[in-house]
Amino acid sequence: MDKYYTITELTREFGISTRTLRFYEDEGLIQPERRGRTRLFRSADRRLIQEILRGRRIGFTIAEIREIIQVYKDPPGEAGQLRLLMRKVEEKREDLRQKRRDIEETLVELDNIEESCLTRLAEIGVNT
Amino acid sequence: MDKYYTITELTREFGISTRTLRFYEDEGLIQPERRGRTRLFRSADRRLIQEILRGRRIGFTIAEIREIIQVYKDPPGEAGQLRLLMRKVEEKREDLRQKRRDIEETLVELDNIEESCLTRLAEIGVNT
DNA sequence: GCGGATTTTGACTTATACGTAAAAGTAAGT
DNA sequence: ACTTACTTTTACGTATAAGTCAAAATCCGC
Repeated sequence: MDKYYTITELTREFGISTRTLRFYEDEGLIQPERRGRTRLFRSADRRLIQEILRGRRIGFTIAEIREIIQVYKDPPGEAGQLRLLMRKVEEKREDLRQKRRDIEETLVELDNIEESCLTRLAEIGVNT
Repeated sequence: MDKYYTITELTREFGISTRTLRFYEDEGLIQPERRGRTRLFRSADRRLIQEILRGRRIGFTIAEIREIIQVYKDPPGEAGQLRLLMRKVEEKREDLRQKRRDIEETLVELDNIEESCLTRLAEIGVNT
């Protein structure tokens, strides 16, 4: 089978614009096939787009996302490069752990806000 | 006591620029006191800056951060407004939970990358 | 009250991640 | 072949969140 997707199918599925997908191609993040000029997306492209969007959601820049994709496609073979990559990975992880802490704290804050809303609503409700 | 901080003390502590703090003031996020023209930051301002930076790290826009600060300073009293706020809060929470999932997944991915680096390094190490 | 460091203000610039518009090409149905 | 709905390329535009630079004001230590 190996169905392919049109660009709008994917934009609808992921809630993004065609401009965004073309932009990602310009930036070298995806390389859909072509029939004539028209782009044909395979499921591999689709999965890659999912990863790109996940990266975007957690605040990775295009350059960072491209770097990660690069590593998967063509992992470094030389020891120095490998150690450099590991340092970068460790940095990113520390980053993400911080972000996770930030999120936890903010979720607690939002819980508090919601609760005081409920309390306030109850107070008002009593008098109406 | 109620010590105050100069702008550069805070920029050094948080690793941001003076321009950033002035920008946040222009945007109405902080309102440091003044002696003459010089800004005097109290510990309340300092805590607020910490919250702003936390919001920034998890991808909140200035407008969103301002909104949250607003809610703390002047919570809505009317039922409709309260319900609107609760809807927004619920939305943000869903957002943050998604982000947390994204982070978990990415952390696993980074773990995998690190491991394959180690494996590769070990392979190389054997032959050197 | 002087000098050097710091701070302020204002205007202009920058990077990122797309948006938008225009003009032309393509595919599928009738 | 014609319409209708997509799609492509090119080029310029935009919002956000600051950075940069310069000139003037202000502060602190002596």
